[in-house]
Amino acid sequence: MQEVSPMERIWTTQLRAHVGKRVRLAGWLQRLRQLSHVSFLILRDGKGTAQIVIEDQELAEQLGRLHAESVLVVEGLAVAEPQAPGGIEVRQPTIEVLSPASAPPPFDLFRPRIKAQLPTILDHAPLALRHPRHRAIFYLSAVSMQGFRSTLRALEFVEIQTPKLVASATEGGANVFAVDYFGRPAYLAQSPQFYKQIMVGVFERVFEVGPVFRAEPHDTPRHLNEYVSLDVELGFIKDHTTVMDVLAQVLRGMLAALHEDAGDALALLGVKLPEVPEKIPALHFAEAQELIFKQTGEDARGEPDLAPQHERWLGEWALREYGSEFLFVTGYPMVKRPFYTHPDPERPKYSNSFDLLFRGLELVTGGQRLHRYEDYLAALASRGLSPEPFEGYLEAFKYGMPPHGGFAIGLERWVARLIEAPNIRETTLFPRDLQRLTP
RNA sequence: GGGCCCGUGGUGUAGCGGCCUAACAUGCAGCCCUGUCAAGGCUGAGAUCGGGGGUUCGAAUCCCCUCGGGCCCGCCA
Repeated sequence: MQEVSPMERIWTTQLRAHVGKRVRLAGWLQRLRQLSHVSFLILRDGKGTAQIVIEDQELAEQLGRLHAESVLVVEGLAVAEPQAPGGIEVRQPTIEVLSPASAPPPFDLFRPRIKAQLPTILDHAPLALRHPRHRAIFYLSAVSMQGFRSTLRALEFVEIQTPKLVASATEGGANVFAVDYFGRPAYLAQSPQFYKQIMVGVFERVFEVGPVFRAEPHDTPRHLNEYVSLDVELGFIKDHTTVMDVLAQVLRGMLAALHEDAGDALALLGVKLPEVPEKIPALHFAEAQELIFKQTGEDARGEPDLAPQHERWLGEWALREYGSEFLFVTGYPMVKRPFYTHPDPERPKYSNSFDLLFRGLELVTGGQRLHRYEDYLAALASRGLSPEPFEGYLEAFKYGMPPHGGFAIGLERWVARLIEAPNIRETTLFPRDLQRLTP
């Protein structure tokens, strides 16, 4: 092991373009397979892996003393070799140890899957995330966000960032994290809802990618206390159906980005992407309840919301009837929706809102909002809420707001349903839940 | 918040009253093997069975408490 000369470092994924040349790679010692006269070192960098052939006995012994995950710089000759994984390997290497690992990893990163239970994996997230499979999951998140942004930019939406420290609990009060703000009470924002609506008065079309915080003590495989919300809000809409059309376009854009930029990650995870149909099937809430009653005999009519098993059933139904993995449920009862929700002018007990079910799970909530100042005052009053804490928000409506609406996609849920992960924590880098605040 | 279940070497599991001075796989250490690719072979170290109390001649195995974790439901993205 010696100093290697300065030379531009390439990614392992670029090896093919350098066959016949000397190259410089850098990364982590994923695995060393020692045979009697030759050893194979699998080097992993931020994108892929490369096989390094060690024929120097002394070098092999030195490498053998390193723990897995030690950081190396390798310089050697890129050679096309049919026997090598991927058809290319690096020979005659000189190797510099940039940073030796100080202990063996608690689980094997060189296997196709980490063989440990989810809590163990989460406890060791800084290490587990290095595994190519786990890394691929978060690459899907990254490309999904990129597709979200590029689609909306193309539709002339403007990206905003709104405060996460807020003075009042946004959606009615319950389940927010309280923090001490210079001796005054403040809260972690449970949604950018108010600010994105306000910003419709500025840009007409806005979106935000950011964290939201929910202090709900739920303990399920599909809930987190902090998650990433992909928020959209737009003005001059006809009603919630305009918003649904934008959502369908956004989903198509996200999927297109995944097709285009995440092929390797999708292949590694064995994911088959869904298709957004020309027209996503839509069912009114009341019709959905009738359908469930008629076909399953379970009578949930009169319930203000759908139970998870009914959402799953509706998901299967949409796949059967329409070949669609997406299903809109529209017109949720006003009683279940926040005060800013716009009622259905024809049936005021129901709202101009929707949920989008993806593979049987609620992925998106959205709808039309109230836009007249007087309607807000009345909505707050009818719920026994005082307008004072909402003053800044209400100012937007006092000075004229167009009919508008929007939606929010849960990023971790989106990826979880894409890869069909049984637990949302698998698609969250460092999950925050009832028990988990570290790492 | 309600219900159900689990806690055994680093990791994943088996054992569920005496044959357990705890087994298997993998990792780890050492030796061997000219091409591996979840490499292979041999040898070895490593857990007093989450913690505490109890029942019993005898407990990883049964009971109680406690701590930690999982699933379902509620609620939501």
